[in-house]
Amino acid sequence: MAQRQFSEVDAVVVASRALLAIVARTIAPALEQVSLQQFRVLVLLVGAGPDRLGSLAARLDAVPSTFSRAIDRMEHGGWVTRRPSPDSRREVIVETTERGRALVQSVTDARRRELVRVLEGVEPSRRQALAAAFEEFATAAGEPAVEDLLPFGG
Amino acid sequence: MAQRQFSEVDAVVVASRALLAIVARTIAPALEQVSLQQFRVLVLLVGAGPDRLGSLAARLDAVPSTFSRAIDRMEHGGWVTRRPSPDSRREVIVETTERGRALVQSVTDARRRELVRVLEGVEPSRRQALAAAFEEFATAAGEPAVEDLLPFGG
DNA sequence: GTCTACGCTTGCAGGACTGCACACGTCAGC
DNA sequence: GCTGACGTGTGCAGTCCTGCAAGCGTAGAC
Repeated sequence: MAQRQFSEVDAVVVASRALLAIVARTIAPALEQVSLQQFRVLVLLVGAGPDRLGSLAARLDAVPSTFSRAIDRMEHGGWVTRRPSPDSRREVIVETTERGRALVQSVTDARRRELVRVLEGVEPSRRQALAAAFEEFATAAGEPAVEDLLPFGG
Repeated sequence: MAQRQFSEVDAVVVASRALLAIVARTIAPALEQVSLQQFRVLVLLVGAGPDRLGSLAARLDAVPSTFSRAIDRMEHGGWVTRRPSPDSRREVIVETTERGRALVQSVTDARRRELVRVLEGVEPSRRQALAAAFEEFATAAGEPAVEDLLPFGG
């Protein structure tokens, strides 16, 4: 069977579980402040900069009317702001506040700290080989679309 | 800085993004049938077998009253069933239906297929080394608690 | 046998998200 | 300038989730 040729997949599955746990643990504190959907919006905005409301909605696979109200809530919470577009008076640009940026950054930082902690548990002489292997894997997997990462908030 | 000692962490960060994308893509179809919270329940039940309603609620960090109604919805959807406990007549055991099990399995299978596909893109002579590196990482990260994996449905 | 604690369910209340239909102002083609 | 399409916001309706309070039957201690 094809499966038999790739017994290596087991190791990847186990490692992916470990990584997923780290991702989950590090995002948990942020989810006490915003919902997962709201965090997704922040990830998108921090990663790609301000964007039109409708365009954001499309990238998040949401209906504009739904999304407009989601932005209402986020604006009210101080995570994002609306401002008129310089291009067209009917467009609205959404951008993160400093607070929103800080929240995403805190998750990124925590994730990085956790990974450093794990690498500290790896024999120093092996770290280089380990990094090389992860790089190869990432290359083979290809660059993930930002949208692919969104369900879980990147 | 401590960061400097672990430039290897960058490779892991990139790889973790790739893995996260795979996890997200493969869970997406299931989320068209059940909510993320409901999927979490199924993951727990499939992974650890039937359990008391209150015990499940505690593991999912939910209030029993809330959870009882969540089970109502899942039972109505045919994903789980309730049955009386043999130990105590006031306890209720929740277990997955075949349908629930199949849903979780379909996600697991899809994830595995995706990983196989990625490994096919890795040079065959390097697969062994890659698996070894992933194993070392997983060992250093430690066995994740099932609960850690739940936010994203394991 | 009584009395308390436990396990689950239901009533109540509210927030977040979903989509559909519709209204309003704006832009662009004619 | 008129007209139709576009971008956004609002009304309405519904699901899922949240917690707190109260009720009911059961189990276990006394």
